[in-house]
Amino acid sequence: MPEGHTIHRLARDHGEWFAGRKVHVASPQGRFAAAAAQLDGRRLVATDAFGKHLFHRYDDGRSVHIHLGLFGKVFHHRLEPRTAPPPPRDTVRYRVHANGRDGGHGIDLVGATACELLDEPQVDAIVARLGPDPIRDDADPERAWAALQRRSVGIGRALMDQAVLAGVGNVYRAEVLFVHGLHPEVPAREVERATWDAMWATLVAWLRRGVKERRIVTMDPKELGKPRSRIRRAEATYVYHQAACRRCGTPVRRWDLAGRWAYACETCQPPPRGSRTRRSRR
DNA sequence: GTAGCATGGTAAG
DNA sequence: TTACCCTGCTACG
Repeated sequence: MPEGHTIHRLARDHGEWFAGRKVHVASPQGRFAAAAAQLDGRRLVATDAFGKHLFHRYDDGRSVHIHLGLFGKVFHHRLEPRTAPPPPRDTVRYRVHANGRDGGHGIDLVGATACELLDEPQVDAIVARLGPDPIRDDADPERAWAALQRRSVGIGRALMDQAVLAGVGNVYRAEVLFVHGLHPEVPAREVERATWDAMWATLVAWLRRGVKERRIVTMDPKELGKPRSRIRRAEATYVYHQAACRRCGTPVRRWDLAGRWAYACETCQPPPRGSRTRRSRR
């Protein structure tokens, strides 16, 4: 499930399995077949992630650009030494595998919004329109702050705007706003600098941990009274997908915010004066 | 078996 | 703001 942590995890895994190796590339589903034919047998040089965008860089200087969208998935299969990969399901748009004496790995990309072969300027253009990515060491939080000042929308929308910062999705948005006591409708420009700095720090910590743990856990284990490893998915968040605030018990309000569900505990996150939160449903 | 949902994003109006 | 793209999985009968 793709927020930034998922994509960085894929980049890391794929780098480990394929970087520096000649790979087999195919497109059983067909839509990426022409590109796959050009890449098959080439060396995959490196993998990289910016926000929710994943890149496989090949030795001809071009890159496969992948964006999972809402329901893209990457399946992984381990390969016994010198065996062929299993037959793919017919929806696999991009298959990569590499095998040898010591065995290997294969991946199947399915349902992605974007899977395209790009040259370097095209890759640069995509990266250039993204805000800083809290997972990356080279991220400049100052750029995110500056972008925030130029937004005339609520902080809830601004956080999902990948040009402000890259990698945050609906879960991290709901949760980081909760933890910092901010209602999604608070104007982005009215968020205090100190609050924003603290939010950035939270996101850096959460996203990086998400890469490691391969899942989103925003609930503090101490607050839950059990070790992090035993936290189940349903209890990993404070307000996201929750009926009631896991801190104070107030019913969680859920409403449509630009086509996505927003979640808030309006006790812990007081709505700004005059905000008109549409009535929550279900 | 199948409706409904999902952690996104873009282009058109 | 709306329409549309992409598919797997779960919760129900």
